[in-house]
Order: sequence, then C-alpha cells, then structure tokens
Amino acid sequence: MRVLAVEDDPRIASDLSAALGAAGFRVEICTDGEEAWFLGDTEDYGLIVLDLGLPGLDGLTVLKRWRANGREMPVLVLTARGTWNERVEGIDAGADDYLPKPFRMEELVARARALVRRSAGQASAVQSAGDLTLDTNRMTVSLRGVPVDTTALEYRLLAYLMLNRSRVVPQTELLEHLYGDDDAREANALEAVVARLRRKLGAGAIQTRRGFGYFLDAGDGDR
Amino acid sequence: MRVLAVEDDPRIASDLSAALGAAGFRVEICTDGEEAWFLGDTEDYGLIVLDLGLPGLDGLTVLKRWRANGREMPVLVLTARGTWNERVEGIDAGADDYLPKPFRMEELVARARALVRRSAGQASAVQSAGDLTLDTNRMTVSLRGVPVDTTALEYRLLAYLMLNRSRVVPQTELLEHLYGDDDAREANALEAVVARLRRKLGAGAIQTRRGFGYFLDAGDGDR
DNA sequence: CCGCGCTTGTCAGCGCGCTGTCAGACGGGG
DNA sequence: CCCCGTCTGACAGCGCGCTGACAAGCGCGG
Repeated sequence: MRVLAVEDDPRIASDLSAALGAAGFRVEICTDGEEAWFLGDTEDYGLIVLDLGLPGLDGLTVLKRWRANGREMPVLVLTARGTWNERVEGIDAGADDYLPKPFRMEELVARARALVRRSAGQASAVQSAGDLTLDTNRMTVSLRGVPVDTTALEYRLLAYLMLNRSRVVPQTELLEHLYGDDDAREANALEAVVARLRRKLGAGAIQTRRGFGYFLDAGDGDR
Repeated sequence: MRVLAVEDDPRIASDLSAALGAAGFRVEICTDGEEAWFLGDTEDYGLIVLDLGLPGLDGLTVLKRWRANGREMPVLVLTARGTWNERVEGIDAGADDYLPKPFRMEELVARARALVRRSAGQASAVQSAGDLTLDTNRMTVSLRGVPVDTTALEYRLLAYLMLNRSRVVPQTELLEHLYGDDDAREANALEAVVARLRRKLGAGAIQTRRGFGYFLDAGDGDR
C-alpha cells in the first residue's frame, strides 16, 4: 500500500517514514504543497498523511483541490495548531481524520490503519472459493461456515492457493513460496502438507493437476 | 441537557449563558466554589464548565472532590493562567478538556458539544472484547467488571491488542510497538509479558495463533 | 543519597504438536 | 502390464511458545 506523507519538518518526516514503513506501508515523502497537490492528483495512494503548515501551497488548499477533482483517497491531517476551528475546517475540506501535534507515532499508525481499513470498505478481508472461506485478518479458515483448525504452514499454503485461485499453481512455485528458495525441501514435504489439509477439508477442496501442480476447486456448480 | 457554568466574573458568566443557551443547553450559573461543589455533587448535569479562579473554594479542589465522590460528568476547565503545569494539574484532577483564557465563545461551544458527544458515546474511551474492558482515559483494565491491576507495559500490550482486536497481531509488530525497532528485545520478552497478563486475566483472554501472533478473544458478539 | 520494592528482560528447561522424511500403496497413462 | 508421479500413514526431531527463577533497572520514599 502506497502512502504519501506531506510534511516539511525533516525530523517528523523521517519519523513518519520510519513508523509507517515499519507498519508495512510503502512511504513516499513530499515537503512541498505544490508537489503534494500534483502527486496526490496524479498518483494513486492508499492513504495520504497531510501536514497543514506547508511551504508553497497551504495544506487545506491542497486538500480542497484534491476533493474538487474527485480524488477520494483517505487523508489524515496533522496540524500543530490544534484549535477547534482548524479541525472543523480540515474536516470540512474533506479530511478523514485529524491528529493534533504533538502525537505519538503509535497513534498515528493506528489511525492510519483504521483509515485504510475503513476506506477498503472493510473489504471483508475474507476470500472464498467453493465451500472454503478464508479470513486473512483472523487468519482462520472455515468450511461451509464451520471453523477449521489449521497450522501456520497449512494456512499459508491455502492462502496462496486462494490468492491464485484462477490458475494451477506449480509445485515448484508453492515450494518456493512456503520455504524460500534458500532452504529447499523435497517435493514430498509439500505433498504431506496437502494431504493433511485434505484430511481436514475433504478430498475435493484441493485438486491436483498431475505433472503441473495444485489448484482450488472453484466450486461454482458441479461439473 | 443541563449545563452548570461556574464562573465568578459576571461579564464572562453572562456571555457563557448566552452562548451555551443559544447552542441549546439549559444553562445554570454559579459564582462560588462551595456552591459549585454542592451543586455538582447533588444535581445531574450533562456538562460542567469550570473556571479555576474562584472565591470560596478553588476550582481544582472542587473538581477533585467531585471525582473523589465518583461524579463522572464531563468537565471543561477554563483558566486565565494558561501554563502547562496548570493544564497537567487540571487533567490530573479529572478535567475532560481545557480552555485557556482568553477564548472565543464559538470555540467553547464547539468543545462543549464535543465533550457531550464523547461522554454520550463514551466509545472513544472504553473498549471491550469478550470479558475484557479497557478504559483508555483512566488507563484501567477490568475483567467482567472487576478491576485488574496492570503494569504500564502490560497495559500497552493489551491496548494495542484491543485496538486491533479484529485481526491477529504478529509478534514482530507487537515487539515493534512496545519497544520500537531501535532497541530490539528477544521475542521471549514479549512472551513473558503475555504470560504475566494471562496469570491476571485468565488463560483464555489472549489467544495464540502459533506461527503468527496473538489476538484477543472476541468472546461472543462484540461491536 | 541510600535503600527498598516493583517492574521487566533474560535464561534455561520443558512439553506439545508441527513438520519433514521415509517407505509403501495407489492409480493414471502409455 | 510397467512406470512414474502422487498419496498416505507412521514416526522422530525439533522448533515454538510457555513458565518459573533470577537479577538488573528504575522510580520512589525516607
């Protein structure tokens, strides 16, 4: 997920970059209002952290222009001047959340996460194929609504198949994904994992294409 | 909604009455500390606006006495002496918000509205999952309504899990949140904290997802 | 400034269960 | 019928997470 952090104070910018980066975001820093407006208008960010006090173009103006142009990405506004008026102005201009300085980085990250989650339309983080349902937030698997206990490795295998459910995933690719190419395992290790999963999920869930690899049964209708 | 305005300066008191009244509050004025304490302790207000400089009884003392008696209505503190120390004192004494004089009436009304809204929702202050309840204002934890003593570190861990209660929080993320990436601790430090928390909260509160991380037991139906 | 107690990181040990390996069975394709 | 890829049950090793003990750190009060 790409994040644009608009902040002219280099120390705060560096902290932002570190904290958001550690939280798994791909952070881009921008210190100028003009540039921020251009980037936000042309690039595609999952979130923008916007300081109001900026050289070049005022943060509120930038935000208003984005919204006027129909840009709908979530924007988290930072400001040193934590007056109520500014808060109202910021929210009126289209900010999705507001954080007065000084703040703790943990809080910013938490709010950033919340914003992203919300903007994803709480994109359910739930995927399904056939009778299988996989909740990537809770890291749980259910079969026809019944929760199924899975180990870490089994879950990762299932998640990868689910991610690529439209195609047959070669054994070699699965091996590489599960273990990394550094420490290689025999193909049989993978087969063992598949076998254990099949015992839990039923034989039909994971299908084998002999000589190629595995794929999830899409399960729409019966063939 | 009844509001008590404690303010000895007649001009400000009159302005308060006008502004809050126009905002839809039923305003009662009180100019004396003793009387304020009595009213706040016996009557039921949705909000109290409290000036610190008072004849009779000091505003901070009044506030502390209310809190000591378990009165939990939101209190917005006004003070001419806008020093940081006083602000800390006020918040320590149990103030919910703070406004240094001079201020514009619009801002006061806005903050008053915010306080009322927050105290009505209270959602921002208290979160719960399963049998656990966490008050982020008072930094307290309770289990089935029974208060539980937690250390600072334990509280921060719990609060973070609570904030992310919809998902499994990876060990690495928790480590980073608790300690920062600069001074790394072993994973075992985290496990030790979890163990101590489990001793206090019962084994079921914090669940382990082996190979991934921890998450709070949502119990049955939250949110 | 000293001493006390609470907090907290580290260490070592331990037990469970995950997981890779092996051997043998199975079965599809030629 | 044979070959080879895949499946499966058994088994053993060990890695992960849990726990109790301990000491250093730190704040706090005297």
